[in-house]
Amino acid sequence: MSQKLRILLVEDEDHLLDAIKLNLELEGYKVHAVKDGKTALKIFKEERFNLIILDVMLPEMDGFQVCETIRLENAEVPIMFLTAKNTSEDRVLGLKKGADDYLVKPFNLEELILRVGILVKRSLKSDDLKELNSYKIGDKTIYFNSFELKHDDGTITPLTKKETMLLKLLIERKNDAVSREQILETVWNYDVYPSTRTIDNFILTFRKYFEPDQKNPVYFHSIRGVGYKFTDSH
Amino acid sequence: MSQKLRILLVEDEDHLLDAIKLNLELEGYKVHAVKDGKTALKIFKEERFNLIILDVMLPEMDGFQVCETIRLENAEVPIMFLTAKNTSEDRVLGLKKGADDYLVKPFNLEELILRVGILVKRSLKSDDLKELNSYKIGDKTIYFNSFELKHDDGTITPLTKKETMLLKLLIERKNDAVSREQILETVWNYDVYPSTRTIDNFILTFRKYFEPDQKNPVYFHSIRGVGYKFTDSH
DNA sequence: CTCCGTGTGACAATCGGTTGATAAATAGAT
DNA sequence: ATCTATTTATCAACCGATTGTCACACGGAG
Repeated sequence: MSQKLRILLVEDEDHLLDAIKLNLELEGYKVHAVKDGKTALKIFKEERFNLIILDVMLPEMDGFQVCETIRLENAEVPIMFLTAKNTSEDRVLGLKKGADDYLVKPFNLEELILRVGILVKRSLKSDDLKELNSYKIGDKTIYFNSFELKHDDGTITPLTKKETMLLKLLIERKNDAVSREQILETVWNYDVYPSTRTIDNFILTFRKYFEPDQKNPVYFHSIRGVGYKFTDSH
Repeated sequence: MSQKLRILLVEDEDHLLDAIKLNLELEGYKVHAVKDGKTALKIFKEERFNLIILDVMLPEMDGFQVCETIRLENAEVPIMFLTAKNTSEDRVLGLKKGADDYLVKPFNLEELILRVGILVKRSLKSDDLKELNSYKIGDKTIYFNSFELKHDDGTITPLTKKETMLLKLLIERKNDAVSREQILETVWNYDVYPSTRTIDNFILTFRKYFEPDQKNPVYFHSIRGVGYKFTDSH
């Protein structure tokens, strides 16, 4: 992996936090550890993670609330709960709130690591871009492998690398809103975060390519405060 | 859902097998139940499943072996173990063999159902996921991922980010009153607190969207002094 | 150096969300 | 029942952040 996988760890007991953090770091993860729910949400809004580990018992705002709030914005990121209570009602509640896994304290660190591995792997798989060679929008066809756009009259426009990647992302997530963060993450790869105006520019180009009426887009919709959505019936 | 989700259940205790099968079927899954590992592998080769549930203790060939064999040819399908032993070494072993989850007997059936739901979701295609991330109110359907509302005649209204979030929250807490404070905390994320009139406005638009008679709401009830409640039978 | 692909900054346009005023409804007090 | 206080319903107008658009700056590859 070219890039370290990122984990947000929320746990208020110092020694447990340290132990988990250390072990995950030894496994090669980049761990951002915080001690309460509000801070967790703040960090979550600013950065992206491959996994979130939440203690249920937290000062002020408990793990369930944090989970619920995160799920309102982001359905994707895997969430794992840690808790001392081993009642099944408690576990069920956690799972209902949108958790993907649940670990009861005291737990075996090796088990934690393994479960973390499973969850993270999952999020990677779905992030990967699938095999997709061409896609037809209106009377134009995109060829992802050769980076070009064929018009109905047979003429061909070359596409740049970033254009192609972004097109692929949006088309793969057809009919789903793709957030600006997801776009940056996928196309710009975590490290370089260009200004958000850059994305607009690409959308602008796409609209010029594909939209019959640029002012009333049919394919490339912007969703305020979220990102963009590509829509197509077929 | 376009197609029933398929589960392969391998369990040798009759009454447990029946109980699990029944409960999963009630949830709408198509369950293929077998009682030993060899049969399981045979069926697995012939058909495709969205999830495999394996008891560890099986006659002849144990669950670990079955899992290992399956993983040799198919890394994708989610596998869940059931076992009586609750030693962490045992759990770790299961996870190492390629399981995605692990449930210790005796377990709560609701927890099983929930975990099954989580695992199965992963094996789904985007079209089915779209169905999962939707909610039907009357003859209209909300799609949370695409931020849109589909009417019975097929026309589509776009939803804004906040509209979608608030709908999600109220629907999640279906039949429960959600206080204005909770709404503000969750949807407006602690930082900015607009006047409570803002919430009314959203409810107003929801009523316009969904209520046949706006003056006598069936779905979006206001609870004086508290907040709002979304009611729906299904 | 010169391209071409990208990123930036400025400005305009727009949309969503917020507010405040007013009407209507509700609950409690008399 | 009537009156009063408080909360909610409704609406139009406003404001500000986000997005659209474009011209230009930058910088690596050739």
